[in-house]
Amino acid sequence: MNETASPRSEAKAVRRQALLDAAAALFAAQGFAGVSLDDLGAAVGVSGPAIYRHFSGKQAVLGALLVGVSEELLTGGSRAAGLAPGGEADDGGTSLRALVAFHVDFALSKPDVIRVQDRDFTSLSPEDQNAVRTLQLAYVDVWVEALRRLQPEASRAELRLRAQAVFGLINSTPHSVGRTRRDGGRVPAAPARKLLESMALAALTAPSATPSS
Amino acid sequence: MNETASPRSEAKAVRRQALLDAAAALFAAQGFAGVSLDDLGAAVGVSGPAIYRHFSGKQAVLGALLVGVSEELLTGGSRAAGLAPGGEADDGGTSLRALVAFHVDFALSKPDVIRVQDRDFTSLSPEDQNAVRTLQLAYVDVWVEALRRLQPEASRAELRLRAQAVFGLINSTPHSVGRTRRDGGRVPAAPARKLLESMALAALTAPSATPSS
DNA sequence: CTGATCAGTTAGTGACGATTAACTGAAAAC
DNA sequence: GTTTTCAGTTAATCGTCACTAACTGATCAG
Repeated sequence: MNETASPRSEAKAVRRQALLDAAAALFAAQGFAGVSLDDLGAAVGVSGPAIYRHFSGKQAVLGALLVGVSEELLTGGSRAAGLAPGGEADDGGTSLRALVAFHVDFALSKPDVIRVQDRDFTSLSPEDQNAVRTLQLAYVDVWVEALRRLQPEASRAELRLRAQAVFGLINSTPHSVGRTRRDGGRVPAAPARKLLESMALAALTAPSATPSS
Repeated sequence: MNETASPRSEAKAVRRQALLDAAAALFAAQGFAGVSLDDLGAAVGVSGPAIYRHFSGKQAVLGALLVGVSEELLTGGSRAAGLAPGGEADDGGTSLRALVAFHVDFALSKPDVIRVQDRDFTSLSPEDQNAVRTLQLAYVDVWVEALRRLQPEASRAELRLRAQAVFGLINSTPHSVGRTRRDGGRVPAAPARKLLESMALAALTAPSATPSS
């Protein structure tokens, strides 16, 4: 189908991606420190130091993983926020709904990476920490700009807090939604999506001061 | 002041508590695996294996810490939910407001422990995992019962998801609220409390199906 | 007083795990 | 066809811990 016309040494790209996928699953399950390079290698059928053919070290695997997600979130979020059909002049509500839908979808489809991102951030190299932090701040800013069109009077700090809190709400999903089929007592993914979107929008537009006592 | 009349070997209780406090701070900052027993000992002024006088091992420190919080949350939450002045027959709204206030307060005053609880849960011994899980389920149930009085038609699974999502919202606080004085660009703790309560209540009472659109 | 108890201390010990070294075999280059 | 190149392999190396052993000094009981 979409062969990128690269030589057969694109098997390397496949291997690399397999390693990143396995890393996401293993790190999510056992934490960065709880996974050995032998474990990671075994998960993709090679064993041990073969990983050094693809990454400069264990930390670099984590770095590639998390910088990757952060970029995905930023570009996806920017696209979603810009999707307002009426151009830049809408009231922000459309952008916000698109952002919420995008983020819920992301969290439901890639729970592992979400988990690793706010669990093992501190295991990144300082450089990667900066890169991820910068991307995350930019992503938050996309949300803040959408929120500002709805609540121009609110401080940026408040809107940032709102965005972060809603990320927490949505990202809590991995803990609560049944990961595979045959779940017990958990809400299946499809209805969960709608419920989470409704909760997120309610939280984003909740009054700043509690109205009635 | 309140000397419990125990012999001077209550210095041991003090040391033990100091170890738990230090463990909360260190584990929150660097993760369970990222903290050595030497680190932990040094943080309270003793060094290394002295910890074995107080705990049977590193894992036991984590266990005591997390089982402790889980109990605190359950008893505190039960008390808050029962505080409805009109007895058991109120509409649930009062209980819910009390629960939200309690949880927000807890998350703002002990962010470290919150962080450790959903980050290093898997480093617990299987027995402690069970203990913590059981306590957490009971705590969720307190919320679910309060919610049921407001939304009797909703399934328990949905209410559980709502409760979990709101925990995520509130617990995201540690990442966003300035930990100490002299914060930069972050919302100070007092206004943050009110805002988080408002957002949490809005999310808890958001409609199940997105209304307009 | 005197002996037990017990919080601490300083040296091991034993695993485990990241990284490196030295090699191998097959595909790609020429 | 020969020679690089390079993904992989197995066998060290080297640090870092959790945990144990052996010992010490103070407090507490009698």
